[in-house]
This record gives sequence, structure tokens and C-alpha cells, in this order.
Amino acid sequence: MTDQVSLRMLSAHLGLTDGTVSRALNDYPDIAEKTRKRVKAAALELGYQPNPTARRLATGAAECIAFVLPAKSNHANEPFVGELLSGLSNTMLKRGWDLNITSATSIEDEISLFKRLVSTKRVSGFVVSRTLSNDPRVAALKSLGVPFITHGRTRNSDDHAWFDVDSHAAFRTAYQHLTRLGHRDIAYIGGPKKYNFAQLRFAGFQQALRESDQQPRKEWIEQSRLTLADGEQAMLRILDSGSHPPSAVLCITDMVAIGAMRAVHNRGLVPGKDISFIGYDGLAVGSYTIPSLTTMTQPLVEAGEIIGSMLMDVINGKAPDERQLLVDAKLVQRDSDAHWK
Amino acid sequence: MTDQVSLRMLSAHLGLTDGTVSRALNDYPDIAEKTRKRVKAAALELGYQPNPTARRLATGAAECIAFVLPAKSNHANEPFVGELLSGLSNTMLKRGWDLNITSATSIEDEISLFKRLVSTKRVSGFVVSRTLSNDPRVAALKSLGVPFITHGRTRNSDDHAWFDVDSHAAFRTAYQHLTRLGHRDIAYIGGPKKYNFAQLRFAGFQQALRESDQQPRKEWIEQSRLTLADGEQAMLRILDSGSHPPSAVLCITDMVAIGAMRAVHNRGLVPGKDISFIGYDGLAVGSYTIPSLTTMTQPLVEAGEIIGSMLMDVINGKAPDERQLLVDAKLVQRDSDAHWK
DNA sequence: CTTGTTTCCGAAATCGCTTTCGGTAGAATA
DNA sequence: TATTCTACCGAAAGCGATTTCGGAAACAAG
Repeated sequence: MTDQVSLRMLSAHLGLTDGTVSRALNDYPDIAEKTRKRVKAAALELGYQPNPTARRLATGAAECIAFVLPAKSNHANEPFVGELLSGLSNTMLKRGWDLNITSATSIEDEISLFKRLVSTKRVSGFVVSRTLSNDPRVAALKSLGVPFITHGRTRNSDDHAWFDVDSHAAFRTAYQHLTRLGHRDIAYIGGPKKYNFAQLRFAGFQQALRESDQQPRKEWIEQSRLTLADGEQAMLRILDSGSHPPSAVLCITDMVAIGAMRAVHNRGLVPGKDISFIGYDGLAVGSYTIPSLTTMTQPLVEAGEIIGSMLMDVINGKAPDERQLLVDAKLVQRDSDAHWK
Repeated sequence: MTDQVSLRMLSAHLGLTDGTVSRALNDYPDIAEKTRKRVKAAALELGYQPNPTARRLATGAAECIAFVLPAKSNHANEPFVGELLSGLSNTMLKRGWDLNITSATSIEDEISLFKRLVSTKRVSGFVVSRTLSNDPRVAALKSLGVPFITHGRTRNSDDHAWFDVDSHAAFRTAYQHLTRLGHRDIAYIGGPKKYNFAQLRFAGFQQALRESDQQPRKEWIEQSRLTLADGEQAMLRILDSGSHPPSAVLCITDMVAIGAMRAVHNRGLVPGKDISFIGYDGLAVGSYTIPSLTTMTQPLVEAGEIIGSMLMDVINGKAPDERQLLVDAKLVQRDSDAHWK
């Protein structure tokens, strides 16, 4: 391996000084067009790659963003990390920046980590995932004055950058899909109201209900924590409510849906046939259940790429509140939804 | 936010020169014990944190390791990335190093990425995951002369660092578990022989067979690609082989096991009751199948931590072939294994 | 032809820390 | 007491870029 060529070697080769070469490479206006081209050609020829460490020291820019792995890793949601990171690193790599991964064991831990990373100038921006409706991390980052973007809105996300999926629209879409299949008796299993998205999704369901001139039926609207076991319980409550069972169920997450399907299965009914199910998240798990789960989702790799470039915009001085993006979820049709019979 | 204290501020505060303070902090022998203590106390008091960029430039060490996200992300295996990274970042963080994530779209891409990261001195070591039996990445890293560790052995892993799970032993353990439950008619669904671990696991199964004085039965030994669909097909072949069905099946991976269970289910038999199943990997998916899948696994977070410190040892000059670790997989008992009836 | 202006590049400082090399006190030796 | 070691710290040179400033040509204007 030949040693990496440095600026000094390049400038010596060209008979110029380091400063001149550096300015030529960085398109300073005080460099003659002719020499600029000469310099760039030589750089290409010699395979010059600026040393990022030196540049970072000189410029004070970290050229690096950090992603803090969620504090309590819920196995069920892990898949999303890999895909999101894949997308994130794509954009970072494209621009020669680094993607730094760290982990924390608690929210407090995470916040003190933010401070350390910022004070040592290791990173110039953060991606915050799994946002809570009222997220202390957001407040911390704001007071630190460091650029960041959240994956998912918080209660008041007006003044920072965020990327989110329109879950309100998603649940309308899901509902409409079911009505197109002929369903009328559609139940809903929602999540804890402390989650912002839980409110949005429920609102989406309700609006779709109105748009179809349907009356909400109390016994078909349940609430569940976001676990498989709780989804199962919620479904049992619906089945035991006295009224005839619904023909389809809209669930706040895939996990809840899988639990609900299990409940139906255990009662001797066939999920995906007797009762249709639609979840939300697009977890890979859903492909392996019996029946595989129809769900609403948004491609995570692309999300990561978008989030990355949005964050870089903010770092480069764009106003955070101009970097807010709401995208639509897509229906991934698998085997848990059927025509009404 | 007060500005970060620099070495200069610290040394001014102490009435010493930068060099002296630096050497005191780094435990150079030519510093009086008294002043060393004084310096460290002051550093603590002022909250001095050395600027990593400056140190990296001065020392030439990157203080950073890289993890390249698998080229083709197979959704089913994604969960492992999150957990492994979590462990890795734990050790890195503990030592003040960075964990850099990059992604590649192909093996060639990945290798050229290695070169770039090394030549620009961005990273000082690599973690290679999802190793192939004959892995071009390993050869590339060897010729680059950069420290690295593989997660999983390759065909000839004698001269580099690796961390792996003893799948040979794991399959003996799994087999013995089944015999303790009373099973005698145990089938095996293996994987393509090109995978090193496929050979090891099969060998483990065979040895266990011998140790139990059982004869291998051709019709109960099948091979499958590592997908759910293929596992299903392999199981169907076993069921259709003419002989009576086995009472238990050992599967090379969880995915294959889940497919196999589906085949049994579709034939009107009850997996976990009529036929027991044991998989391998500990995928979270396995908790959500019906029945949930008993499997052999090794905690990934811990694996990540160990891999991190092993790699740092190699970077610090330890001989790579002294940093090779084989750990045992543990049996995670869920609902797919039952007493023989 | 002189005086301003531009244009363009060289020189030098800087980023914050590490590390080598001297040199001066005080301790040890004669 | 004179001399040789040690112990310990200061001074300065990097690391590899960036960026500010100044000045010499080259050009335009008077």
C-alpha cells in the first residue's frame, strides 16, 4: 500500500503552496480558473483524499451525525433500526460524512450522552428515533442548540425538524380498503393516548367512519398497550362484548394485530377468513404469522435517506421548521384481509 | 452553554505548559506524582474533555471502528443488527471510541469502502458480520493490513480474530434436549453445504445421533435453503417420505423451522404437540409464531460487547490469532417442544 | 506615464493536542 | 565542596488541513 497523498505532496507536485491548493479544491473565488482545473486534475490523478480529521480540526465541523440506539430495546421493534440505519448511512456516505452510533441505557443517560458528544465536538447533529409524545430528549437538544431531527413528531414539533408518517391518513386508507372489500362491521384496537400517534390514528379511523356514514360502536373500540399480549386481551374483550363479532379489525400496530389474531385463532375462528385484520408498521414479523399480516407501512430505508439529508440541511443553516415532512404510508397487502362474506 | 475547556485553558489555569499537562494526563513517567495529581484534579474540576479530533490528528489513531451493514439486507435477519450494534457501541463508548456505520450495496462496494476508510485514516478497525465460508472481504482486509474481527468463522480463520458460536455443540445440546423429552425419531433439516456453519451443525447432529446409538435415517434428513418457504418444502418431503413422521425435527435456522411448522400445520398436525421443533438463532420472530419456537441462541448484545473489546485488543497490538472465541449457544425453551407421547 | 483596481497566489497563523528534545534544579556521588 | 546523575518541566515542532492577510503582477482608468 502506497501511503495516502497529503495536501503537501499534492502542492509540491504542482509547485504551489498548500493554501492555494486547498482554496482551489474548495472553489474559492480568488483562484484562477486555469489553476483550479490544473489542481483538480492533479488531485484526481494522484488520488488525493483530504484527511477528514485534519479538516475537522481546522474547520471545527464534525462532519458527523449521531444516532442513539433506543434505550430499552424492544425486540419486536428492532428490525426497524437496521433498515433505518442503512438509509441514513447511504446519504451520509454520499456526502463523505460519518454516522456515529451510540447507545444509552436510559433517557437521562441518553441526554448526558448528547451533551458529551456536543461538547467534544464529535458530532454536528442528531437523529432522534422512537419519539415520545412529550420527549425530554427534544427539550435537551433544543437547549443545547444543536441541530437535530426527530423520526416521528412529538406533541409540539412546530419548531424543530421532523420526519413522520401520516398515520391519520393511513388509518383512513386502511378503513377504506376494508370497506371496498365489503366490510361494514369494523372494529378498532387503539393504543395509549399518551402517544401522539395513537391519537392521530384513532382520529383517522373516526373520520373514515363518518365518511362511510357508520356509527362508532363502543363495544368494537378497544384500547391496548402496544404488545402482543395486550392485543390479545383487547380482542377477547371485543369477542366477549355480547354483540356479534366484527368482520374486520383495524389495529394500531402489527404487534397488537398479531395478538388479536391469536385471540381469534384460540376461539376457533380463522383470522384472515372469518375476521380480517390490518396492522400498522410493516414489521417483518408480519410476513411469518399465520395468516401473514396485511399492514400499513413506509419503507424505512428511504425514510433513513430522507431523514439524513433533512438533517444535513438543518446543519447547513436551513430553518428547522422548513424541514418537516409528512409522508403517506402504503398498504402492504398480505393474507389477513379478505372479502366480506 | 459555556465553551468547552481546552488543554490551553487548563494549563493556563495550572501555570504549566500544554505539553506538561498533556503528559500528566496521559501518565508519562517524567511527570512528578504530585503535579500529576494536581493536574488530574484540576481537569476533573474544570470538566476538561480532550478534543478527540485534535488528538486523532496528533496521534494518527482514528479511535474509531467501523461496522459495514450487510450488503443485501434480508429482512428476516435484520433484528440481529440492532442488538449487535447496541453491544458494540457499549464497549466503544466505554473507551471513548466511535462506532462508525456504513453501508454497501455489494461485496465489491464494501471492499472499496474498506480501502477508502483506511486510506483516509477514518477508522482503525473493522467488524465483519455475516461471514461467508469463503469471504472475499476477509482477504481484502488482510491485504490492507488493517485490524478486523469477523462475527462467525470462515473456512480458514486461523490467522485472524473471530467470534463465533459453537453450532456443533449447540446441535448436540438440542438433540440431547429432545432425547430427554423422550424423543427417538428425530429428523434434521439442514442447510446448503457451502455454509461453514451448515456443516458444523450437521456434524453436531450426527455426533449426537451416534452418542444416542441411533441410526441416521435418510428419509428424515433433508436439506433446505435458509428461507421459510424452503423449510416448508423440506418438511413436506419428510412427511411424504413414506415412513411414519418423526416426533421431532431439528432445523438449521429459525426461519427454516417456522416454515417446517407451517407445513405440519397445513397437513392438519399440530406443531409443538404432534411434532416438536427446535430452531437456531433466537430470532424475535420465533416468539410470535404459533406455537412460539424453541431455539438455540446466543445473546447478541453481549456478543457485540465481546467483539468490540476483542477488536480493540487486536488494534492495540495483540496477535489476532490469540483473539478467537467460541461460545456456547443456550437453549431458549418456548412452546414448540413437548414430551414424546 | 502615473495612479488605482483587480486578479491571483504565497506566507503565516490556527485548530487542540501529542511527543521529542533540552535544560535546569536538586539529589546523589566522590 | 565539586561533580555527575536524576527527576522534572518548558519549549517547540509536528499532525494535515483551512483561512486570513498582504503583496506582486496584470489590468484599467485618468
